[in-house]
Amino acid sequence: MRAALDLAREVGYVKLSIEGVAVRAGVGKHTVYRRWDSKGQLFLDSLLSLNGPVLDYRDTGDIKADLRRQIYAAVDLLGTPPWGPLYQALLGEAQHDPAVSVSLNERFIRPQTEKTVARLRAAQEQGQVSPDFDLDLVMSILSGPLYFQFLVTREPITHAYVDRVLEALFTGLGPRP
Amino acid sequence: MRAALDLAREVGYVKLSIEGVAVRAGVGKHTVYRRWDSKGQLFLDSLLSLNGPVLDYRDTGDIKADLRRQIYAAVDLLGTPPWGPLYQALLGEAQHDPAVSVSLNERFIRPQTEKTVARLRAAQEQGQVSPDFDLDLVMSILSGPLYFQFLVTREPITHAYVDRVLEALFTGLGPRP
DNA sequence: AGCAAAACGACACGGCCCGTGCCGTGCCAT
DNA sequence: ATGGCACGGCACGGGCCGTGTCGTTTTGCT
Repeated sequence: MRAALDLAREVGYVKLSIEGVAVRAGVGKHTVYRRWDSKGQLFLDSLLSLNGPVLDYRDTGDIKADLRRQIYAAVDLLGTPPWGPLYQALLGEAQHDPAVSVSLNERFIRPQTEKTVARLRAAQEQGQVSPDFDLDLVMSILSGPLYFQFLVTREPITHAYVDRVLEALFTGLGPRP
Repeated sequence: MRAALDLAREVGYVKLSIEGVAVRAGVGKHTVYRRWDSKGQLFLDSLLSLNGPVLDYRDTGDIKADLRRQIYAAVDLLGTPPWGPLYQALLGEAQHDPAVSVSLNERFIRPQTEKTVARLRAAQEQGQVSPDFDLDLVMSILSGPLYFQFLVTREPITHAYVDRVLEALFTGLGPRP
């Protein structure tokens, strides 16, 4: 996995090959194939083996501040080479390989979502969030624009952008009374 | 391009090869390489050559209804085989090939965004949308959750989901007064 | 301590596709 | 009539895939 990450950083995910990983690791190809059945799975495991411990949400009592803090951390991580491009490549691979997509969801996306929803639920119970909102939906509206910018438009994600998403979500779009 | 689309539907984008396209089209490989420098570019042109005419927004005076109508159409198109998987493959390729990403943005994403923003601007001038909102941001908050669901969680996108996103966006998350 | 099974590194193989040469042909504009 | 040019066809070296076969090392069990 270390060889895979090193090579991915050096030549990019596209040119990453299982053969290359085996050579770099000083290992037979069989040994790689015995554990992973595709380059995508190998890369997924390699990436998730780092930054693995999902950051816990603080609960300072201010849901907006806590969300902002957490999203800042994620955005900063993606802005720190080489994590942005590597995570992007992983999501790209997930579009082609359903097995990678499923694993990524189960092992990373879903746990992250659940942590966020848990924090939101606490806020909801404190009255900071309207009780009739589906918190999974709120999660999507938070993550969605960031992923959209990250994967589709590819503009850099700034703290200011995060602030504006949060602001819009908590304010609503309709005309101010 | 027709050969590329046919093959993509038959064997999937991953197994699509320029060589295969050339054979299917009854054409020399050079003839393909003369026009496209990568499988991704070829596929992009092939896909965009269909469904090309961007649907125009209606302006019935009700911004929420118009948005809903438009998003329904897009979601329904993605739900009609084989467009969903093909568009997904294109977005996956865009994660690996910057040239594809740039072309996709310039030729599809940006025009779509501009149409939506134009419609939103009209609504803003009519007082249906708060004047201090950045309309590009609104666009992101609309598209983001849908793309997130489409690319990341891969759950089917229902009309009900669209409604909930719209509702949340226009209502705001905070406690009801 | 001893032994069998499993995993290992190394090497070789056929197969697919890449991207690029090099033919000879037919069409077109000069 | 002639030159240029895009074409279809074919062949090539090269990279990587996934698998098979060696002989060796490590592991787990008794």
